[in-house]
Amino acid sequence: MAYFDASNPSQGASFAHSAAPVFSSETSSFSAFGAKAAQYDTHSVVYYEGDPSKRLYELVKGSVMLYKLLPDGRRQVVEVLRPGDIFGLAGGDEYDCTAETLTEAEVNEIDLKQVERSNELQRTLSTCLTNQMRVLHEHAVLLGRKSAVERVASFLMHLVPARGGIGCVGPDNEEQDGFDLHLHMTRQEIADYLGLTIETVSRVVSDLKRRGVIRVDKADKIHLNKVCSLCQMTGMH
Amino acid sequence: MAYFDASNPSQGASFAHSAAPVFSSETSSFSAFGAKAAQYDTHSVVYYEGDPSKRLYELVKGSVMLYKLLPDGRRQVVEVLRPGDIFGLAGGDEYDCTAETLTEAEVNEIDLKQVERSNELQRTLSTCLTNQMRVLHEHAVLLGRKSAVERVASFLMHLVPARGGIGCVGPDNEEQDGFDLHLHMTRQEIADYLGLTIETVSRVVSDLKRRGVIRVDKADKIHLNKVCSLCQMTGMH
DNA sequence: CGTTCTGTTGACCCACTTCAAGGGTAGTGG
DNA sequence: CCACTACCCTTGAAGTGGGTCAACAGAACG
Repeated sequence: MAYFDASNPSQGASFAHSAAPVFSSETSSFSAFGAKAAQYDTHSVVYYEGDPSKRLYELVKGSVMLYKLLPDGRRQVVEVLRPGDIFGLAGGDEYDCTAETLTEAEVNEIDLKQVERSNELQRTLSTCLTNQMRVLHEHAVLLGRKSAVERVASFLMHLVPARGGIGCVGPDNEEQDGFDLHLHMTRQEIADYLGLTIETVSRVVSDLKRRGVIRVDKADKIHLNKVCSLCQMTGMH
Repeated sequence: MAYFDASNPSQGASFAHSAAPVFSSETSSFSAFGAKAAQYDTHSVVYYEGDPSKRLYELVKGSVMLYKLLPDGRRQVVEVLRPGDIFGLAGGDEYDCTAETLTEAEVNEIDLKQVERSNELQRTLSTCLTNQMRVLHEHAVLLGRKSAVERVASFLMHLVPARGGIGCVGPDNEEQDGFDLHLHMTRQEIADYLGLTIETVSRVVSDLKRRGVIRVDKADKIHLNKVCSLCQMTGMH
């Protein structure tokens, strides 16, 4: 079950090497507050669950996941972040999750004390947290109530902009409702995000392929042949 | 599977009757901002998923759950709120969940426009949201990675104050580590919170009883015989 | 051209769901 | 006070979706 027998998360999974970030100078909603911009390599850890929380982070470019580990090594990826998302808030003095990059990533880092002071930051914070909450609510439905196929379909649909949501406009063009997407995640990471095993994810993907819903160019390069029919499989229609 | 075949959430489950709230005049962190205090009966709906979001709510007394429904009637309870928690933030113009009381409840209601203006409210908001996020993260682990026994054990442990967390102090008294608790939830509600069926919840509870870990006085009145041994069953030790 | 890592596929198994029946308990009304 | 009803909960028997175990295929890399 456990894909590695980690007993001490801080010593870390072999797939995640803590790279020393390289600082750059991009702009964002943090930059006016003396935030430092930092670059991270793929699969490097920004912080570990249990580390003392000192900084707040804003993802500027790339992709970051937050995950928690159970003592026996079971892992749950609780969030997959996109540019604009904020992470590192714990509500205590320790981070409640490990933050690890999925791609090369650019991150703005700001001292928590700075955040305390600024009204403007508090404001962006609460809107940002509200959005993340809504995503977490929907993910709870996925984890608690959806079948394996529905989970994978929902996962793929989330990667298609402006489709599958409440205000879904339908296909631009009836006859060619396709979409290309790049996953940036291994099967293991997808499985840990969807509450499944790597084998089940692989099987579902193969099944979708067999049924002509998707085309798999490379393991992480997938073409959706018909977005609408995939959307029908999410359990939400 | 579906315990009722709701197709339109707004027309509503038979177990939830929208009661007109009775207003009172309690105090809270909202009261300085012209918030109205309202009383709700047990199992009454504060708002439905999809309703236009106009107000923000603060739970003062009692218990409220937030849930989402899939079109075929599957339900996932995404949060169980306690006094002090804030709800009603959607990050859009519609509520993303239905809010329903589990007990008689007292709620402070405040206009969203008010919240926009006040820096102080924004501040309490972001700390409150941060705490709820941490709870949601942990619940994602439960839904995605824990067995039925671990889920029920975790659920019960969350109802024991100051135990089972990171800073768990252990039993006050080695030899009598018991605790009485009142659930305020039906088996169906617990099942929908834990991502299980009502039968599985019932079976697990019976099993814990048989093993002498708990004593069931009434369906919703449970005595934990040994908190520590229950804690060992949460998957987190 | 081996080595290593990731992904795929098959066979089997089991934890949980589904289906079905029955028991408890609270509320209601005669 | 008891019968009737309506939930809610429990328990059993059977079915199944996804997990586990194991073998292998493909790509990446030195």
